[in-house]
Amino acid sequence: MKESLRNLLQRHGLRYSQPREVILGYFKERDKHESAESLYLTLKERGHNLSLSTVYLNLNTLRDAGLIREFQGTGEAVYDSNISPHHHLICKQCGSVMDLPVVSIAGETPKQFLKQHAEKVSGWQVDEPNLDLLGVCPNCQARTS
Amino acid sequence: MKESLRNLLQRHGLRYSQPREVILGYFKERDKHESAESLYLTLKERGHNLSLSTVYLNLNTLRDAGLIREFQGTGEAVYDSNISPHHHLICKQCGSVMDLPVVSIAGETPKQFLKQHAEKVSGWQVDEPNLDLLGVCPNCQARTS
DNA sequence: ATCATTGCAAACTGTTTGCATCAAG
DNA sequence: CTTGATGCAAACAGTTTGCAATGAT
Repeated sequence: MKESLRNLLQRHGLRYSQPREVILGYFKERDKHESAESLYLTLKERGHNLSLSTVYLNLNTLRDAGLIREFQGTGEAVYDSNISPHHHLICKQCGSVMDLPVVSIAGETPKQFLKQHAEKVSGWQVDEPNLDLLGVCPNCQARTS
Repeated sequence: MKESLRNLLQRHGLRYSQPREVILGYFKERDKHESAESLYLTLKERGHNLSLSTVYLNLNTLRDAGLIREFQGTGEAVYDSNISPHHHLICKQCGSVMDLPVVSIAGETPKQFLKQHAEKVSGWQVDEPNLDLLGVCPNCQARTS
């Protein structure tokens, strides 16, 4: 049986609340990519009138708890229910997002390679590199030509 | 002899103006990394009272003309007088930026590898990946511990 | 004389915050 | 009962824009 959202929240040190249940429930339905604004609107359509600031607040909270992942879309932050490692393809024109499995070069992920190389060379302490890619999706390619 | 800034601007299809001369001249002194705000303040200290919006406007203009490069710093756009390919290390704590020569894995740059791989796999048209890295510079590492 | 650039203030976008009210533990 | 979450409006940062005045060609 599925773990209740209440429990899932609890396990991550978060209180239950109705907005939290709605938001987390939405992300858990399947893989989702939503900005604060788009999520706010989607939930409103479903009859959940959360305030926009509540949406922002909870996206941060869920992200901090590790329940969703944040990445930079075109101008706005986007939240992803898929928290396992993968890259994003982000369409410059329509903003749509596609997941891309992690790539390896010579048996190593570019992320690890870059991070290690940079740390060795520079003396900096380097974060996990972000390897999301901007581009144009097939739809927009067709529409443009 | 050095090409005049007036000429350099002209060659790139840009009109001459005093703000443009001051800004481009500043970047040409040596490698610089400046945000709009920091550039505005630096120039003010030197006695050049450009308006902030003029600085914004011209940074965009010079970037569009290919005379400087733009990348995303911590929250704000940063402009780089070094337009040849290289990576950036960006300090999360103090915002300082260090240049990093282009890295190769198995004889290929990760940029090219990633772009090609993504295009093959996805059918998207993919931009040149951005491989700038966030981290903590040695200074801030020392100060923090 | 024409057309781009400047400076200023106002607008805008995405996001955060202060605060009184309300709900969870 | 105590603490944290909500909703609203106001604040905020970075950037862009409208427009009248000015400057470059």
